[in-house]
Amino acid sequence: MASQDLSARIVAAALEQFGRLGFDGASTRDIARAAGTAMSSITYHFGGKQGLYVACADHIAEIVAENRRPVVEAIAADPPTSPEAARAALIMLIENLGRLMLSPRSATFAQFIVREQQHPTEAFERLYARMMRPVLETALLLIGIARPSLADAERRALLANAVGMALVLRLARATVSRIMQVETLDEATADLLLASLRRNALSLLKEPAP
Amino acid sequence: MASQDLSARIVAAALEQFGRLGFDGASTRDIARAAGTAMSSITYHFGGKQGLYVACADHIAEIVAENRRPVVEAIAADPPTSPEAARAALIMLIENLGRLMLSPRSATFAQFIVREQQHPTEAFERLYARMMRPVLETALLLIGIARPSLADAERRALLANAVGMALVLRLARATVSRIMQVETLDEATADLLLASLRRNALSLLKEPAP
DNA sequence: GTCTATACTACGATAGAC
DNA sequence: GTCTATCGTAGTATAGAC
Repeated sequence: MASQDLSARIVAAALEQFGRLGFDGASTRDIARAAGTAMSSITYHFGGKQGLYVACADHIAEIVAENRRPVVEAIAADPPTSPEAARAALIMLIENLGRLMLSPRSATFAQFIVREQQHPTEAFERLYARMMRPVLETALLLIGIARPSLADAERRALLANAVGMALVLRLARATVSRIMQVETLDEATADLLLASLRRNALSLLKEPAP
Repeated sequence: MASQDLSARIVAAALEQFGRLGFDGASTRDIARAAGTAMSSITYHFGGKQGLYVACADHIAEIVAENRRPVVEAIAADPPTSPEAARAALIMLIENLGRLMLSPRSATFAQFIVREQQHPTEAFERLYARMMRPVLETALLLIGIARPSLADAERRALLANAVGMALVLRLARATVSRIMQVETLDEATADLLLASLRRNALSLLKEPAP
């Protein structure tokens, strides 16, 4: 078995277990078993449990960055200048985030990232630099165009709130299901939530009537 | 030592460790040590680690419900009927939630609750019934008054988004700090974030200009 | 009602065979 | 590059003293 394949298999298994059980709850033995190898392979390839954890963060960042590359590139290719165009671009970004939060894939990442948000380690630095900062900075520029009357700090806080509207779809998933009166977040409900996300993001991004 | 005191000390210690380390990461030995008792006291009082975990959920629900009792009672005492009054009441609720998310106390709860959101257990049922459902139902009624033109499902989705604007202050704490360009969320920044939360909640709750 | 002592299992790390 | 074997530590649970 080539080394790269085994590394990838170990990271995939580790992501699943770190996400579900947390750093301490996950066991390198179980991860190795799930990857079909011996525990000492983890030591060999990643230096230990901590090294494997950081490798997982890199993997998350890569997948998420990949996921929204089309949207970011579309905006970069045709940078908005009018408030209307900036709003449209921002709503594309937020909807993209919302879709990710609703997809099963983000379930694996959520717990991992929330833990890092409360107690950032080296893993958070990597997540932030590779999957957060680029899109946040782009969004901030766009908000400056969409809401020119706001002070800089107010634009930044607005960005945080807007991100929260999307994050809640994953981080408070069980509560959102109850609010929406469904057993699980099926596709029809997801469409409804995304439509609301767009509508509510637009409310935030429009200058209020004078 | 009276039984109640010891139980309370154990729950306090357990909350801290479950919040920081997760269910699997926390150790009953360490929890008992932090509570100044023997590990077997946990078996005696709570039946085991799982029982202690559920007791922690009850404790969280109690503290949070207590925290917002004044606001909920103020609204119940003088139920709004006009859209303006409903908006004011809703903003009180959201600001209350935002303050909780910014307070250090919620750090202990956050990881605990997020874990339950992804994989609900009996603990989530208790959290939902005691600290979420009552306020969510009140909020839904108020949104019906503030945004009469929206369909029911749209009001529900709006509620989810509005809650997300507050939750992000805790759940994406490290990212919010970076967005706000501060090392840690100090009091001045917290005030700024709360002011934005009020302003942005108002944007969501106002009927858009025709 | 609370403690000590103990049984049993699983952890992460590492050394060394292949 | 991957495996097996083993070390020292720490986990939960329980029995029984007080």
